Order: sequence, then C-alpha cells, then structure tokens
Amino acid sequence: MKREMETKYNPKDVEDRLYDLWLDKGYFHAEVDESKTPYTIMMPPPNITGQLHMGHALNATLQDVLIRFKKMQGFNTLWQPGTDHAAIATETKIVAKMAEEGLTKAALGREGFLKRAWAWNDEVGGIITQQFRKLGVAADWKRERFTMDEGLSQAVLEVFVRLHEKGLIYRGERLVNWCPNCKTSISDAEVEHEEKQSGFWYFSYPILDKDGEVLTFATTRPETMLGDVAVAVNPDDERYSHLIGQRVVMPITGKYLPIVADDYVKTDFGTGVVKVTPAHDFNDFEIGKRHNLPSVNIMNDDGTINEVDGAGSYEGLDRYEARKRIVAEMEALGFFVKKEETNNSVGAHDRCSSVVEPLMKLQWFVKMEDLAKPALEAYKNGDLNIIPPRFGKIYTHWLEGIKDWCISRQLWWGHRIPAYYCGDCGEITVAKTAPAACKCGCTNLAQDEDSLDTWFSSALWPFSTLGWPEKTPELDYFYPTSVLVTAYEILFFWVIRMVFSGQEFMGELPFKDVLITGIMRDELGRKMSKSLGNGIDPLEIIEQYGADALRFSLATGNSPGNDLRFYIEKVEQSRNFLNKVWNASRFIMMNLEGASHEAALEDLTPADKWILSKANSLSKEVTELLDKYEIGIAADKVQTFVWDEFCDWYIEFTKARLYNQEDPTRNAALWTLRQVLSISLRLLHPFSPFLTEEIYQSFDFGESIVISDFPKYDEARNFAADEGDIEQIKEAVRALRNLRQQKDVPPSRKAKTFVISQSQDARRIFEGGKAYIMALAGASDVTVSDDKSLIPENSVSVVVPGAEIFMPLADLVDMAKEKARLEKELKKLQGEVDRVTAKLNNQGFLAKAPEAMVEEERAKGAKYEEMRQVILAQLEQMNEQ
RNA sequence: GGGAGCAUAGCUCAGUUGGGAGAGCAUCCGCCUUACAAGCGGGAGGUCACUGGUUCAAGUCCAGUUGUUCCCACCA
Repeated sequence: MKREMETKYNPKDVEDRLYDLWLDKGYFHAEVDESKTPYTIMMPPPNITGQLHMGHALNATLQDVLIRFKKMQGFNTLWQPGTDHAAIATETKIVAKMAEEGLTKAALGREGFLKRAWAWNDEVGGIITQQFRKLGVAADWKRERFTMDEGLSQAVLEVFVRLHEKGLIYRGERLVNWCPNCKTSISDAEVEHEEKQSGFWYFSYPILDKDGEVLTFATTRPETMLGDVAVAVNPDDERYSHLIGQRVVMPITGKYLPIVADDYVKTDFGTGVVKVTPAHDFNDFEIGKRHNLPSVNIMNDDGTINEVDGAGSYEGLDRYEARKRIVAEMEALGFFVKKEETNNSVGAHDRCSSVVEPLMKLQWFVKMEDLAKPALEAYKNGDLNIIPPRFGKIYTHWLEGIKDWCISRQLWWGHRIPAYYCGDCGEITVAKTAPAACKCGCTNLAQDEDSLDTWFSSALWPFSTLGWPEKTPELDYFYPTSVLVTAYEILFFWVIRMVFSGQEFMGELPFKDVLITGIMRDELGRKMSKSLGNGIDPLEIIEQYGADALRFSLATGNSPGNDLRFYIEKVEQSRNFLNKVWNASRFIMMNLEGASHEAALEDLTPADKWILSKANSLSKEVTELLDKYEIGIAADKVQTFVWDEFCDWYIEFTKARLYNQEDPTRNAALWTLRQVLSISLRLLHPFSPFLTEEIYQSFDFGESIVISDFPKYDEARNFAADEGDIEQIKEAVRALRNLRQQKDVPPSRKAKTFVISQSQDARRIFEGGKAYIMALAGASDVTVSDDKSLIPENSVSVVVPGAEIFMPLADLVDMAKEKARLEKELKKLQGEVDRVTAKLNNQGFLAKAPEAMVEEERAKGAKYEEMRQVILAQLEQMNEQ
C-alpha cells in the first residue's frame, strides 16, 4: 500500500491471491495438538451438485466469523467441510439430464445408472466447494469429506447393522408417504403440508336390503372410493346407531361394505359418516386395524389407478382424471349429492411439490422412541443449548410427537441398504458385507434394491468425518464439536438426527450449542427460491462488490433465528465502509513514511489515550458479543467505532499534529494511529478477512492477520478521565459546528473563538483541545479564559457543559434570531432539568435506585441547571441592550 | 386445532442483562476542508401496534386485544 495507490479498494486485486496464500501456509488445516484447546465446527455439507446460494453465504459467513475469532484467540480450530450426496435431489437431476438424451433409469439399469451418476458427480462435484472458497472461508479443505466416500459409507453400514441388531431398525409394511412423481417413499419430515382449497363431495351409498335408504358421506378424494372397505359412524350417533352392522353397496365397484362404529368419527363434522379406505389414508388405516378390515390398494406407484377389482375403466387413469370421472359416474348413477368447497391440508413432496399419496409399502424404518428420549433429555437438562431458546420448544415438540423414520428410498443414488434376501428360505441377512451364503446354506441371495434416506448419512457427519467407526485421534480430540450453525429449516432433518446419532454411537452430544440462523429473503420478504427465480447469486455480488462487502452486510443486523432480507443497498453500504477502512489506512501509511513512530505511554496526549481507551473497551465488548453469538451486534459495534470514532474524530484530531513536522506529539500520534489501526483490523478480520489481511501485511504488523491475536482488554489502557475530557471537546466542536451552520457562516470563514469558563478544570480541558477546535470547528484562534469582558461585541455564543463559547461574527448576527435561538435552547434545557428534578424528587427513586444511578442523575441535573443559568444570563443581557 | 415469531423515523431493521429512543437508505441544508464525493459537516422526521399490570423506573418484564408471518398437526 503506497501513496499512489488507488483511492478505492479493489477486492479483485486481493481476494484470490490472499486465499491462495492462506491455503499455501496451511492456516486452515488443523492437526491434533494436545497442548491446545480444540474448537470445532462441522460445516453443513451442501449438496454435491448444488450451487452456492445466499443461504450458504449467510451460514458460512457466521461460521467463519466464529472460526477466525476463535483461532485468533488461540484455539486449535477445525472447520470441517464436505458435501452431501443429496440422494433425491441429485438423482432427480441425473434423471432429467438422461431424459434429454432419451435415456431412462430402466434402460440403463442400476449399474449403468450409477456409472453415469458417478461420472457426473466427478464432473460437477467440486463446483460448490470452489464457490465456497470465494467467500474466504477458513475451512480445512484438506479434510474435505463426502457422504458417499469410502469412510463415510462404512460408517453408514456400521450404523445400519448396529441399529438393526439392537432392534431399532426394522422392515415392515406400513402406510408411507409416497411421491408418485419421484416414485419413492419419503419421510414425514419431507412432506410439506399446505392449506389448499379443494372440492368436498357428498355421495350416498345405498344400504343393502333397505330399499331406497342411503348413507351420505363427504370426501375430498373421490378416487379413493374405489378402495373403500367400510363406512364408519360414531357409536353414539343416534342418527345411525341402528345401522351399525348392516352393509352398504359401493355403486361403482358393486362391493358390499360393512357399517362399523368407531369413536374416531365426529358426529358434528360433515354428515357424521366416514368412508373407510385403509390403504390410502392414515386415519382409515387405524380404523381398519381396529375393525379387522382388509386394505385395498387402488394405486400404482405413478399415481394411476391399478387393476384392482372393480376398477373397470378407471384402470390406468391418473388419480385426478379418475377423480373427475368417478364424480361423473356417481352423478349419473344418482348417488352424487352435492359439492362444497373446503380448505384442506394437502401434503406435498418438498423436493418436487407433487401431492403425496399415502400408500402401503414394505419399507425400512428406524424405531424412534428409544432414540428420541435421550435427545429430549439433553435439551431439558441443559446439556444442549439452542440459540435462540425459542427453537428449543420446536425441538422438544417435534421429538415428543415423533413417529418412526422411514429410511428406505426407491432410489439408486445413495447408500444401498445392506440387507440380503434369500430366494430359497426367505431369510433376511443384514450385514456390512454381502454374506457368502444364507443361513439355509444356499447362495441364492439378492441385496435390497433400495437405498437410504440421504439424512441417514448426514446424521453421522459430526463423527463419521472424523474417522468413526475407527478410533482415530481426530475423533478423540475434535469431538464433540463446539457449535453447530444452521438454518431452522433443517432442524428436524438434520440437527435432531445428529443429536440422537451422536448420543447413540459416541455416547456424547455432537455439539453443545446450536446456533439457529434465519433464512434469506428477497427485498419483498419472499423466501429466495429457484421456482420463484428471486434468488440472488452470491458470486455475482462478490464479483461486483467483493466477498468482504457481502460478508459484512450479512453479518451486520443479523440476529440469531431471524430471517434476513437481502438488500443490495446494504452491500453497498458495507462496501463503502470497507473502503473507508482502506482510505484511513492509506492516510496512516502516507504519514508513516520515513517517520519514526515509536512512543511511550507517557508521551500520549489525551486524544491518544481517549481512542486507545475506546478501542480497549471495544475489544472486550466484541469478545463478549461473539461469545454470545451476537455476531450482528458485534459487527455493528466495530463499524461504529472505526468509522465514527476512529476515522471521523481521531484521525481528524491527528492531522494538525501530523502536518507539523515539529510537533512534539507527532510520534505519539503516529504510534497511536498504528496501534488503533491494528486493533481495528484485528477486530474486523473475522467479518472481512481479505481487506484486513491486505492492510495488515502492508503495515508489516505481522506475518498474517489470520494468526494474529484477537485484541484483549487491558486494564492499563483504560483511560476514563481522558475519555471524559475528549468527549467534552467533541461536544464543544459539535456545538460550534451547529452554531456556524445555523448562522450560515461559510466554512471558509474562520473566526476567533473564546471559551469562557469559571471552572479551572474545564479551562484545562479546553486549553488542551484548542488545536482541535481550530481544526474542526472553524476557529482561527482560541482563547480560553474566565474573563467574560474579553468578548467582542456582536458575538454569537453557544453553551456547552462547563463553558460558554463565543465567536465574533458581527455582520452575521441578527439579534432577534439570536434571541429566538437561545430561547429554544433554554426550553430544551428546562425540559431536561424538569425531568431530572422530577426523578430526584421521587422518594422511591432515591430509596430504591442504585446509588450510582442517583449520583449520575444529580450530576446531570447540576450540569443542565448550570447551562440553563448561563443562557438565562445571556438573554437578560440581550434584553438590556 | 396446537405452537412460535414479529409490530420502533418515509423504507429496511438494530436496540445484548429494565435506567435519558438508534443505524443504514431516502429526504433537506452546507461543503471538491490534499485519506476517502463509495466522502465530510449540519438538520428535519418516532404518543416504540392497542389496553391493562409489575416496578422508583418499561421499547425492554407479565396478561390480554388487534394485525401479520411462520412452524407443527391424521378434521373425513
């Protein structure tokens, strides 16, 4: 960084170069080191074929802030990156690509498909992690893992086999959520319920042997009537109790259906009659079980009607077409009663938005009850800390109502289920490797065709990436991790499953803290999504504004658990701030050239001590905030300090001293500038790593800011008295600027300035601040005195705590306006005095408020009263003239 | 049906343990003051949704009301 360098910071000159340097130096690589305390974060693995989006950028920024902060504090930090094979998402993409070439899974076969999948994976698999690098993340890429790499796949097999042995994994025919589009079962968590308007059709089934009598019921899914096996009424419903045990006829299929009594049926909803379709509805399934009813499956895997008995011409029709035609046929037969509109909650697959059908399927499940208990317990006893706490309720509520987890997927891209079926005796063998022979002695074995839910492997991420099931030193050292940072969206999918997996297999929680982030929204507050097309590409923002600007804008204003709207203006503002830092650094660099900048504490002026003291307390504050995950507030505090205090005040303070080569305090100013710049850069580094490193190295502050020390609070640098003095000077400067503005004094016009005070201490302070008042408040000269008679005629004045300040501006003084201004000022002060007086007259306040608070109020009261008196005197004098 | 969040300046949002209402953008006025016009200085703009309560003291804690967003749930 040299004098002739650009007045604008250009991230493109810096970012890639520094990132490569960091990687070369191996700063982000962590090795087991017993002499240091580990600090570990598991990066949520993005989908292997995914693209970086704003959610990633937010999440990664927050984690990087924590990692860099902790590294600077001396922790041995590991940020474990990697990717997720994302079973359904990836397979869908591959199938779509294949379709472009006219290929299908069936045509390629399993082996052919997987070959293609891996090839594509090799082609695009590195893209997203390359994109993450653009953000400047301090992740340990040497340890990058993939959920389907050899080690992690072994972990998956190990877990499956162990859970199976324990009886916590079982295979069974259950009603599962089925996606007719993806043709696979999915878990409860993957179903998104949406309230939709839907038809509500009323039909009648004639009662057998009761000429003309019918039972009327309502349904939102008429097509399922083909699978009806009964109708149910409430046993206490007097309207129907006499019919219990009799039968109705399904007019289309001609089947006889018993009328059963079941408490599930509400008498006050619909007609009080429910058709029972156990194969296609979770409630009906339960009713069917209670009454020993058969299940009649009417649907194929693709959502068309199958060849079920009685389906007739409906066979092969799509479910919605069948719905329409069945309504029409019932109407033609005279059994359609009416159609209403109702709001109905419809389940859709979160990946493809197709409406999910409950279907009877033979699937693998994880028994959740025993696993959920310790996960619940860990939260309730405080071992697991969720930030913000309100998400704890969501966590417990979900675990308390948890059902068994359907883990088998009818997909090929994923971990194939390690279950082997004997073609002879039917025995099922679950093993990590294919058994040579079945128990029965035969070798007629076939492995299960299905693969595992993608979350089954990511649930193991905190320990599988560290080498489990091997007992590696890494596992011993870095596990449990320190904090997990993730969006609330995947609390159920991932966080909870990691918790119980860690407890089950490591005997210990995978992390103590869970920091929940919000999700990124667009300017209008809409969730950023592919389908809406309202996503903003972080890479484009980085290209235009730099990674630091993007990161800083995501960090500021971020509070745990709250959604964040993306505003380009915020990025611009961050960019402007970083540019400010760049220019402040240039200024310092320019002045340092050829100068000695050594100084001792005793050489420092009050202004130097003031800024050092501020930087000192800021260091403490930022440390505390980051430890509380208040990343947004921390970023904000740093920005306010650097911009408002350091740049706008301190650097301005130093100019007069720097420009005068003879000034005896020049070196002290340079030394302080360097000190505070260094502190500022280090406080800022976790948020904006590139800019801070570039400047840090330009100043030869050290080898790299990445491995520098995070600023610590130092009691020896607490200068409360000097802080107070300088604040008083600032207040005077502000008051004078305000006065000049109000009087329309051109900035170029300097004026002699008189500070009058009866307080010796105040005179000392202002005497010390003369140069600042001259430089910043348009004073040509400053006289500090207790003698009011020095003041020239026609001066304007301003009252500040401890003093009156006068500027002779004869030609600009309009007595009437001046009087009005003073009266306004007086009124304001009177208000303050009244407020404080009321407080101090309140016996309750005096008795119960802390001593310091009362003292503070007293001091304020005295200060305002004094200022008020001064203005009163001025007004009186004016009236006399 | 159950649960949660939010409601603060024209806009978007901070306000961390209760102790004199803040920022950015927008707006108005004045400045190219040799680090920075992506800047500097100075203003204007708010009964902190409503009602009640706790407290010496409430934007902050509690209860309720209204509006709004989200999550969960097997109402056919």
